[in-house]
Amino acid sequence: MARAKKMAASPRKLPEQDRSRATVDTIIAAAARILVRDGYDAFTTNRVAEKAGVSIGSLYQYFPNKDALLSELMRRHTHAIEDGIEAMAERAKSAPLAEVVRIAIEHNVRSHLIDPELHRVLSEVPPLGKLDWEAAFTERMVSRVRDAFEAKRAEIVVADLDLAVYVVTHTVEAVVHNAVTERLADLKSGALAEEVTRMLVGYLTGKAVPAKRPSRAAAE
Amino acid sequence: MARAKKMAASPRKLPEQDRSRATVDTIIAAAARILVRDGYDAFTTNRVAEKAGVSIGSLYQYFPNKDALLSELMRRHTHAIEDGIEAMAERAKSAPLAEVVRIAIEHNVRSHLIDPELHRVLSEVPPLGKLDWEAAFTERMVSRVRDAFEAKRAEIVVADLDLAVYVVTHTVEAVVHNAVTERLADLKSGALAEEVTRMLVGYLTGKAVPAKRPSRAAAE
DNA sequence: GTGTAAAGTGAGCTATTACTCATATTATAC
DNA sequence: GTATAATATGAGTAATAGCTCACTTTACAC
Repeated sequence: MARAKKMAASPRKLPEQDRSRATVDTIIAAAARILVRDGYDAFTTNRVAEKAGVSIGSLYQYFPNKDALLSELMRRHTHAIEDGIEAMAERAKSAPLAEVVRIAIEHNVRSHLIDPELHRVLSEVPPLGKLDWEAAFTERMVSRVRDAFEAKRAEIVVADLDLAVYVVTHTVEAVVHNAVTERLADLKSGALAEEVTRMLVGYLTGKAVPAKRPSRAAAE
Repeated sequence: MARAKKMAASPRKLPEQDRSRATVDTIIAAAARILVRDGYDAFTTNRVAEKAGVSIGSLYQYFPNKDALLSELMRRHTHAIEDGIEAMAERAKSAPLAEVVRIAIEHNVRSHLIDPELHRVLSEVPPLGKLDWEAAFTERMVSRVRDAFEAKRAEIVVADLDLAVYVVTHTVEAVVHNAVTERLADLKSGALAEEVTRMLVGYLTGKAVPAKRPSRAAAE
């Protein structure tokens, strides 16, 4: 079903009273719960309505179709994540290269630690093919990283700057993304960020970056 | 709808005559075509049978259920990929660290260049949650990389060897995987492998690795 | 209180799915 | 040729999906 990917027409009806706003929130919360706990297969509109304790009719009063529900869920999660990203980007502007890389990683880590399970499920949800959604973050990161790299061009030895940006952004994304399920401790302690920063800075500058003391945890 | 993941009981009937073996091949081919061209949503048993030009009855004569069909498709693709992997692993045994890394990348690149679209779709197919299938390759790569790293322990400055293996394998997988759609030229020319090798070796050894001439393409 | 619109209900429609089975066709064995 | 097993067929079934709509209940305006 939902073969022809109808896109999220705006809500059939905008909730006006507190009661209905609460209903919408309940529905969204139920949707998230089902996705996280039971996976996309179990994510049916009937089930969501049931779990939310409202009738399917109510659900379709605020969401024109299933995709719209998913969309709104993503929109809210995205919003939560991108909160504060501007400040970070600003901070990166006047920072040395190593710090730029560290900030990019830090931002990525933060993204993944806000409701990590939901984040993971959303990134694997079929209707958007994984391409549209997580790619949106990466894309934004890419352009910011590119700007930062151009400002520090002199320190970077990699000939093809686009390639450098590509390697850095995808490395960060993959390493962090998988760490949520495979190396959570290293993620939280900052050890992973430490390693990856060292690796990437070394790659970019062409100079060896001394490993910090392997002893106590790094910043953050 | 295939919620409770019944696993691939062996084919209901083993094809004995040439005619039926051809039927099976046709079905598998149609399955692959549909997956690649229309995505998993369109991958229904009825459609596969239709595209293959056989009746659904015939399909269910050789595949006990939908998952079994998918399984067999994966099995065949996997087989094509892992062909020759042993030789590579052997080659890595007596090679220097840089060469080990390069071989790991090379293997990964090869995996992704055999029917790349199919590879990508299979890695995103819902029933296996992406965890089971591609993870199988990565896992095998992980253990081989780990062995190789242990043999070269002296050259590696990273304190936590597991962490090093984790970073290297996931970096390789992500960078190569995405390059299929984003940087195919660099993938095929070897430029990407070049960059990533330099980065990873630098990371592992803690020493700067001079970039090769940015001019003509690298090995292979 | 009364009118009106917002909010909420849920049986049921339509479409589609994975899968079955009684039957027909083709090939091999002798 | 005839028997027997292999192969192929496709209308039909049960389940479940997304979604509708005629209707009831609740809240606000005056």
